[in-house]
Amino acid sequence: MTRRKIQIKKIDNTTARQVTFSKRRRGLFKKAQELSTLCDAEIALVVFSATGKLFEYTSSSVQQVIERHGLLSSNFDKLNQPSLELQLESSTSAALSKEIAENTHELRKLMGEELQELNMKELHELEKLLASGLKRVRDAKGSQLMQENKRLKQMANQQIQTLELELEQGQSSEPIGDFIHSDPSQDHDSSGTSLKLGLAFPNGI
Amino acid sequence: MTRRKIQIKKIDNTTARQVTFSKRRRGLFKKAQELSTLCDAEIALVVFSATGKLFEYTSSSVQQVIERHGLLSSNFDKLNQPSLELQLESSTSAALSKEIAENTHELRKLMGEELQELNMKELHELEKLLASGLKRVRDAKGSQLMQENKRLKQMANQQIQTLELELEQGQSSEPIGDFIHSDPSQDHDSSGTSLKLGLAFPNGI
DNA sequence: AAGACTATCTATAACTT
DNA sequence: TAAGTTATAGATAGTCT
Repeated sequence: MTRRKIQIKKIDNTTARQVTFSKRRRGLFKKAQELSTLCDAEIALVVFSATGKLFEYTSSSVQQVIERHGLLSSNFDKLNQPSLELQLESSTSAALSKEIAENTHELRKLMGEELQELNMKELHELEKLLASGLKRVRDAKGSQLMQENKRLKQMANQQIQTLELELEQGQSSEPIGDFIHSDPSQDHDSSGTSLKLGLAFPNGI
Repeated sequence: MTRRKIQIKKIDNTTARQVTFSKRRRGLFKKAQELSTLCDAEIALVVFSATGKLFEYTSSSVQQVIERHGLLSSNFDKLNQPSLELQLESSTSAALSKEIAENTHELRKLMGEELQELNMKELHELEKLLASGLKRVRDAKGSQLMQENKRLKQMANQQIQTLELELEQGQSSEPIGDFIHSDPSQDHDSSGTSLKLGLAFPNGI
């Protein structure tokens, strides 16, 4: 790219490879953040060096979702309790909610205090499972659920309004903020969907 | 960047923004794959457009790990059965294996047949949980477990050799291939670790 | 070996069709 | 409106320190 054009193949010299890795990694992350800013895109970028070092970039809303997850766990638990009258209309959905609640509880426990005791094999398996699961969730979001998006958004909106009402009357400790910006002018969606990662539910609910 | 320098802030004009998104996204993905090739790095890149469209790039070995996960589930189950004599030496570790096996079974079931029935709220929560979990797993790998890496690799290597032996004598249906390339010349690790995503266990075990 | 330099290559904003 | 062109900004390989 500069003093001389190079072939895109693994750099043999270890030192040169590490130098190039640092330079290009910085460039890649900059490009990612520019794209995110310029085009309002959500971006997650994970880079493992050949030595196993981890570098991450995530656009702000994704970042916030991840960082705030701890804070939101309690709210999530509340959401899955029938006492808040937030069950979904279909009965199978309610059963699923329960199943997810139980499962996430187990998984959270597993990944908390006991994570330090996991050995390499187990960690590796868990990571693959999570990566695979995340992919499947995203694929499902992108394909099967697109058609249901609008209807579900409205449904969720109603649920949130109910929740907000209850929180105002009760144990509210975190500001709720805006929920969905349903400004029609924002909705120039040529692909037929308006699904957004980390934005459709800015409260993480 | 070209005919005129631009400010890095959201592009107002919708059409211009979409054009820029396409061009820069292509550029970003190209840079990612060049970095991966030149420096032997593992890269995962996920981009959501403002309209919710999903674009992904993952370097080959990460890709393979994800794609092959279905094939490997059965092997994973075997690995977690005491009958194969693959328990870890510490008893707490063995208990954890069991817990993980149970939990992953539930999670897999949950994400399988029933995924299509999840509504937006549930999908969203699941995605956040998985993203958060993946992050924590990776963080743990990068920090706490680095020191144990070499020892555990050797331990796992022994376990795999036992497994290979048993598979050869029994119900082997998938070729196993090489396990760990322990060629010392590959080990120029200046940061004190040789942890690799998707490469330490090329069979996905 | 970590940073600064700079000549050159690449990416791309604005233009054109 | 999408695809192609081009002039320029930005990234970076090799070099020097």
